[in-house]
This record gives sequence, C-alpha cells and structure tokens, in this order.
Amino acid sequence: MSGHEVAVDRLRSQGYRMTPQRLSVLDIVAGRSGHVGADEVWTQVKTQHPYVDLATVYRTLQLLKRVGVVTEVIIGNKLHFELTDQHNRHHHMVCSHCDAVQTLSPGYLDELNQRLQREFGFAPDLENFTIGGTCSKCQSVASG
Amino acid sequence: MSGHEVAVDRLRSQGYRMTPQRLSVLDIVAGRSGHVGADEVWTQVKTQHPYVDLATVYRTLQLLKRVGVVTEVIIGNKLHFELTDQHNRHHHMVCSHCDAVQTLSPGYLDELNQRLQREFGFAPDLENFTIGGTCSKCQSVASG
DNA sequence: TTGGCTCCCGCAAATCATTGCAATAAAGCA
DNA sequence: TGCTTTATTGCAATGATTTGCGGGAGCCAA
Repeated sequence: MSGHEVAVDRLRSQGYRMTPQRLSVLDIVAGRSGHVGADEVWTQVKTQHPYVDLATVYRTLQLLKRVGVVTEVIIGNKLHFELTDQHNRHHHMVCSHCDAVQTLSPGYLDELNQRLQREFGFAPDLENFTIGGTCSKCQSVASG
Repeated sequence: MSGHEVAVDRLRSQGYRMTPQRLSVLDIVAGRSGHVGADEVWTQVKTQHPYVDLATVYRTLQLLKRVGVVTEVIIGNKLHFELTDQHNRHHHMVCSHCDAVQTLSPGYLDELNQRLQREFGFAPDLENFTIGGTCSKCQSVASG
C-alpha cells in the first residue's frame, strides 16, 4: 500500500471522504522531503486545481494532521507541515530568532512523555511537538 | 523593591522606556492570580486609559515577555499572559480539546533542558513553554 | 528647565488562520 | 445507473496578531 492509499484508508475508516482537493494537498506535502508552509501548499495546489480556496487547504491540513498523516511544525508564526513518517519519527526545535529548524529523536522525550501520562494522565501531542528557543548560532551572535 | 519597580528597572537597564500604557498593562497582569487573555488585558487597560490601542497591548505584552517579566501561555489559538514568579516557576500543559490548563514543576524538564543545551547548544525557552495534548478527562470522554 | 535624540504610540492596513453558510459532490444502496 | 444522505467546498466574513508609518512623548545631558 502506497502512502496515499494508507491515507485514503485512514480517512475512509473514520467516515471522511476522499476528494481531488485532499488528494492534491496530500500529494504536495508528500512530494517534499521536509516541511512546507501552508501558503506554499496552496500555491502548488492551485497549479493543479486553480479554483481551490485557501480555507480548504487549511481545513485539509488540519484534517490530515488529526488522522496522523501529516505533522505540524510551528515556525515563527506560520504553520508548516510534513508527511508523518512512522519509520523516522522526530520532533522539532525551532529557533525563534532565525527560524532554523533542527530535528530531535523521539528518545529525548520518552521519559517526559511517560511521566506526564503516569502522574497526570495527560497525553502530550508529541507528534506535532515544536519546542521553541535559541539555536547555538544565534546565542553566539547575541553574546558576541 | 516591588514587582513593578523590578520591571521598570529591567526595562530601563535594557534601554526601554516606562510609559503609562506599559505600567497599566503590567498592573493588570500583575493583579491576576492566574493568566489573562490579551483581549481581556485590553478591556481592562481601556477602563484606565480609553485611548490605548490593542496593538500597543500586544507590543507591550511581547516586550514584557522578552525581558522576562511576564510568561506567555498558548491556550487554543489565543495568547494568555501571567506574571513571571521566580519563586514559583512552572510550565503549562494545555488540553487542546477543553483548553484546561495544568501547571508543571520545572523539575520535569530539567533533564531535557540540559540535554538540549549540551548536545545541540540549543537553549529552549522553557519559561514560555506550553505543551499541548489531551487531559485525562477528555481522554475518558473520547474512549467512553 | 530646556533641547533633542529616539523610542513609543495610535491608526490603519496587512498577515495568517478559522468559521458560517448555501451550493455541490462523494459514497453507499436500491 | 440513478437516488439519497451528508460530508465537503468556495466564498466571504471574522478573529487574532503583527507591522509600517508619522506624530508625540520619555529620558538624558546641559
């Protein structure tokens, strides 16, 4: 089963329908190695289906996120998305000064995850986890 | 030195000025035990200074955050703020279903913090750290 | 107190994202 | 294949926050 078929399946099994718009959005996110901004997804979608509205793109991205097909990355004050890859799971660290993104292996958050679940019954959404801060480069600029 | 004087000092030492607008915003956030929404801050500010613009409130809140006087809490898709209390530091867990907020002792993130610093030179902004997820109540509703 | 250098503010517009609504089109079934 | 149900879409409006700009005000030095 290809990545698309998995996604189509996952939507159908939850009562959602597959439409050209959704397929197009999925195509574009899946066609990238990294993350894409929502506006860029829209631009790309329009080359295939010029009539598609930005609202549809946002709704579709949120839907795909909800069913676990795409992962959201908050960069600056814009939303980016990437295809969720179960074989290469990772979180994101984003520098609030230069918007640089570094990935983080799931292992770093395992203990925290388990403690929050166990002690508070709180299930953090680590799939779409973006941690903000200052990267090493911007730290040296600030102090130098 | 009162809380306000500390804040005034911190602004001055970094080249910022103290204005009635800033003092008013600070007053309102400081007068709450918990967090306040930006819009609510504005409403309150206007009772004292009717001419103050919402943009000024936002700019002021971001400034106070930058200098460490207030802490930002992301609830749903709105920004909330609370006075930063060095003697009672904590992070926030926010349920994306019901917007409930739980606080989290700094100890839970100590190890992660140190590892990110040591291994990546990345300084996470844990002061304004909001971790999203699903609270125990909403989990039982979903499964029940 | 006054002068002046800048920072800061109000205003308006822009940006990013979400939502309500009526029309449209998937998907299952006869 | 055609019908029915209801999820989905385009459009427009709304919401939340940020930004550009020119006048106005804070603060320091004299």
